[in-house]
Amino acid sequence: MYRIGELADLCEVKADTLRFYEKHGLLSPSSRTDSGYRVYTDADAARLRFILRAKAVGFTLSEISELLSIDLDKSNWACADVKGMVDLKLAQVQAKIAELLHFQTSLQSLSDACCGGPRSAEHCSILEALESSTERVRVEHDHGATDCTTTLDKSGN
Amino acid sequence: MYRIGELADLCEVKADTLRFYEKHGLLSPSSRTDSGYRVYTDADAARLRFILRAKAVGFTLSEISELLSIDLDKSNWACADVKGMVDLKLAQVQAKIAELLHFQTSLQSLSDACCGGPRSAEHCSILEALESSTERVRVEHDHGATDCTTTLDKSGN
DNA sequence: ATAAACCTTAGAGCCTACTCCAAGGTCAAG
DNA sequence: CTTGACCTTGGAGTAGGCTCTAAGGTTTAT
Repeated sequence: MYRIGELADLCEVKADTLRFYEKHGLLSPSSRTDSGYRVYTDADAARLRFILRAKAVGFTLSEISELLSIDLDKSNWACADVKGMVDLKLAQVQAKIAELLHFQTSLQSLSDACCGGPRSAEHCSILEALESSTERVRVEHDHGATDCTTTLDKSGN
Repeated sequence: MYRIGELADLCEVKADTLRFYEKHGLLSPSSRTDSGYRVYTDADAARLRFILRAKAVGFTLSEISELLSIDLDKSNWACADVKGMVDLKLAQVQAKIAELLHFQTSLQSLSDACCGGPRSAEHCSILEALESSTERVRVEHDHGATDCTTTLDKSGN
C-alpha cells in the first residue's frame, strides 16, 4: 500500500503525473483512506510499471490505454492484434527516424558549408542556402572557408 | 503582388498558415488593399520560402524567427552565430534520432518475440514483456512461436 | 443583380504529456 | 497545539503549429 508520493518516488515520476494518469483513465488507486488520500496497491504499482515500460518503447498514453485494456482481457484478443500495434508503432517510429535523418543530413551539409568564423555573416553560406530560391548554393566566400557546394533538398519537406 | 490565397497556393501552404505566421511575427504582407486585403510582394514570397526551407531542415518557428532577424541584420552577426544555431539544432536532432533508434530496437525485439498468430493473447510475449517486472522475458509459448529471449531496456527511458 | 469565390477579424479548439498553482484538509512528531 | 510534510480539488499554463468557426465584407463573372 502506497500513498501517492510514495508510489511516485518508487517509480520516479511525480505525484502530479499519477493524478494525470488517473484523470485520463490509465491508473486509478484501488482505494482511498477515510480522509480521501489515494491508496495504491502492488497491483497498481505493476500497472504503473506497465505504463512506464510502454512509454519507454514509444507508445503514447492513448495507445497505452488500449494496451492496458487488452492486457486485462487477453483471452478476447489475438497475438496478431498486439503485434499489429507494435508493428504499427514501429513503422511510425521508422518514419520519424527517416524524417530526422533527412534533417540531420541537411543540417550537416549546412554546417559543413559554413566557415563558422567570428566575422560578419554577410556572406554566410547557411543564410544564403536558406535564402536562395535555387536549391543549390555556391559557397566561396571571403573569410577562409574552403570552397564547397551544398544542397538543400526540397524533398525533405 | 499576391493575395493571401495566391501566395498560399504558390507555396503550398494554407492561407490560415500565412495569417498564423503574421500573428507570430514571421511574415507580414508589405501592404493592404483599400478594402483591407493583404498584399504580398515577391520579397514577401522569398521570406516565406526562407521560412519553409528552414522548417524543412527541422527548425521551429521561434528559431526561424531568430534566423530571419539575423538574416535582416547580417553585418551584426558572425558566421559562428549562425553555425552555432545549426549545430545546436543538429545536436537536438541527433539526440531525438538516438531516442527513436532506441524505441525502434525495443519494438523490433518485441515484434520478433511475438508469434503474431490469430489465437488468444493469453501468453503473448509482448504483453508479458510489458507486464514483467524483470527486464528479461522468456518467450516459450504454446502456439507456434520459436523460443526466444527478448530484452526490454530500461535505460531507454 | 446576384452567386460564387474570395477576403476580413477575433477567438476557440486540437494534440500530447505533463506541470504548476491556490486554497485548503490531514497526519505525525515534539 | 503547532509545525511541516504530506495530501485534496479544480483549473490554468506550457510548447508547437496550425486549423477551424462565425459573422460579415469584397470582387469577379455571368
